[in-house]
Amino acid sequence: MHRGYSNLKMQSSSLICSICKKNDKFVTDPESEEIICSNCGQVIPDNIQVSNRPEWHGFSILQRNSRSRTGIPTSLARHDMGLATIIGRPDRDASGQRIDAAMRSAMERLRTWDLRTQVHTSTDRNLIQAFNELDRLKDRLCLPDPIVEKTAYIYRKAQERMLIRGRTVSGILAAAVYIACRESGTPKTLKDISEGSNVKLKEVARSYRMLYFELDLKMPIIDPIRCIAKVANKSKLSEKTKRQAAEIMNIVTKKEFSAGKDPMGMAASILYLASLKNGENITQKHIANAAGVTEVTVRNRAKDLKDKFLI
DNA sequence: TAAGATAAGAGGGACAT
DNA sequence: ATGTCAGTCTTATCTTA
Repeated sequence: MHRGYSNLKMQSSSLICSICKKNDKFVTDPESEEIICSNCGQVIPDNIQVSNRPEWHGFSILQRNSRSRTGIPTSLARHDMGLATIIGRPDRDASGQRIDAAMRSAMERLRTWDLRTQVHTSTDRNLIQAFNELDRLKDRLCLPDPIVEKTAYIYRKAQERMLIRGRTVSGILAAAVYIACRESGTPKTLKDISEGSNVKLKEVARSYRMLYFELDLKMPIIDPIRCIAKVANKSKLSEKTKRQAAEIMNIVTKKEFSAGKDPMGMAASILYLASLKNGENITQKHIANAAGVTEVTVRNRAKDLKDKFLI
C-alpha cells in the first residue's frame, strides 16, 4: 500500500513562520492569496522576517541527510493514524536469501488476512471513506495540514459519539472542516466549504450546528479584520485602503454596530467605502463578488455606515 | 453601465404555546 | 414539538444619473 506524501501545492519560500518558528513550508490560498503555514496553520503577515534555514545545522552532506527527517508522519487523518505495519511482498528473507515457493504462498495468505483484519470494523471502513474524501477536500479547498488534522480529530469524535449515523459522511466532514477553520482563525465561510465539497449549504450548516451542540464546542467568533484581509487580497485593493478599512472595522466593532450582521458583508462594504475615499475605482459588484455576498448587501451596509458614522 | 430603490421570499434565532 | 415574529440576506426587477 502506498502512502503518499501530501500533494498540496507546497511552496518553499524565503520565509519562516513567525508563529511556530519551525517551518518554511507554506500553502497559498488561491482565493485570498494568503500565505498559510503548513505546520501551525496560521496566516503569515505580509511583512515578515525572512530566513529559510532549517532549525538544525549539518556540517557535511552526510550529516545533512541524516538529520533531515523522512518517513510517513503519524496522522489522525488516516484510519489507523499511519501506524499500521503492513506485510509487504518480499521475495527474499531477512538475510537476503530467496524464499521458496511454499513460504511465499504462506506469506501471501498472511498478507491477505493482514489486510482484511486492518479494515475489519465498520468504524474503520467509515473512517477510510471519510479520510479519502478529506484528502480530496484538502486539495479542493487548499487546506493546510493542521486544519486537516483538526478536521480528522473532530470527525473521530463525531464517530465515537455515534453522530454520523443517519447523516452523510460528506456533510459531517464539511462541517468538521468548517469548525477546524473557525478554530484556527482561517476565514472560510460555510459557502466556501459548501462549494468546495459539493455539499449543499443547508446540509453543511445543519451538520455544523449539530456538531456544535453535540460536541459542546466553544467557537471563537470570526475576527472581522481577517475578513477584511481576505476580501482585500482577493479584490486586489491597495495596502492603504486595507489599513484604513481595518481601522474603520475596529471602530465599528467596538460600537457593536456589526452585531448580528454578516462579517463578510461588513468587510465588503467597509472596504468599498475606504476605497472610495482613496479614489480607487472599485465597483460594488467587484467587491461583493470577492466577499461572496450580493451587491444589495454591500449597498445596505454601506448606507447604514454612512448614516451612523457619517463616513 | 454603475448605483440606488423596492419587493418578495428563504432560513434561522428567540420566544411562547 | 410547533407556530409566530422581527430581523437579515438574497434574488429579481425597475429607475436614475
